[in-house]
Amino acid sequence: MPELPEVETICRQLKKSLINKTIIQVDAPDPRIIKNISLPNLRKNLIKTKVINVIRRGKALIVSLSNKKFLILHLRISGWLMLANKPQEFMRVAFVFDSGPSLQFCDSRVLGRIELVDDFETVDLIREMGPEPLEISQDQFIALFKDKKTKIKPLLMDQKFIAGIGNIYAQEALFVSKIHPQRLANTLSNKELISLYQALINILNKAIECHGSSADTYRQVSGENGTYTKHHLVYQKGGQPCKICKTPLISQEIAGRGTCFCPVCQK
DNA sequence: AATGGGACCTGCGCGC
DNA sequence: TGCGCGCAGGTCCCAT
Repeated sequence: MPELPEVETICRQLKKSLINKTIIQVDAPDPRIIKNISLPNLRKNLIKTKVINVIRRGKALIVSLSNKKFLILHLRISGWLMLANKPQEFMRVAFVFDSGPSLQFCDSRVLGRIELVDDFETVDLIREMGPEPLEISQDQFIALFKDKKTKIKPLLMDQKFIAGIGNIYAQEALFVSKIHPQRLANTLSNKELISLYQALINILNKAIECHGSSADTYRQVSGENGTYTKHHLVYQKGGQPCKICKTPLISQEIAGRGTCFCPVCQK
């Protein structure tokens, strides 16, 4: 799934390629992912505008444009972005520039979304987002958990609590910090929270270095896979032996999401 | 405040 | 070989 490291990878690659390019055409063989605006209106707004910058907030990409508007791209579950000349499989919408390859929004399940907004900071998705895990201190991280009585795993995946963490990195971080995914957040000791913070930071940074995890449809804008997948310790490994104690990992649904963990190491 | 369920979607793997 | 079924999950929305 495209989570913080995957979206960060895409963001860095788009920054390198798209800044100062002018959009000259918008193709939309499947415009269902365009959400708050009609296709003709989107075209009218985008054509002849220049890309000023590309930033990431949580799992969202924000493209700022010379007409003072912002394109918000969200890949959800099955979306990916490609820079290519020829239309790729599952291409839904493509932005064509005055030079270089097109930016193609591909999405097998059509759950991703494209929006055009005047001010990205007022969009609910962005405005309600919790802090960036790589931008807060250990103390700030610990303070977030005060009075939180919910299960730790869905809490980590709650974008309003902390931004950018999804099903892969929540499971990986809980394994590394030896915390059972069903633990209630307010029962975690300071020591455990420190361990969780360190695990998250290390895992997210390492995953960014690896250009993300290509567990499902995600790939880099070049089409290459992210290689963090081979560092996964628990994600989608139910039944396989724990890397630490060899006990078979448990696969269990928690808050409606598949979750793998070690019943011995994670307390 | 927290939890649960359904909807959105479709490719894919499975069992028969 | 072919078909039908159910799973995968990020976000949103509604109900309890």
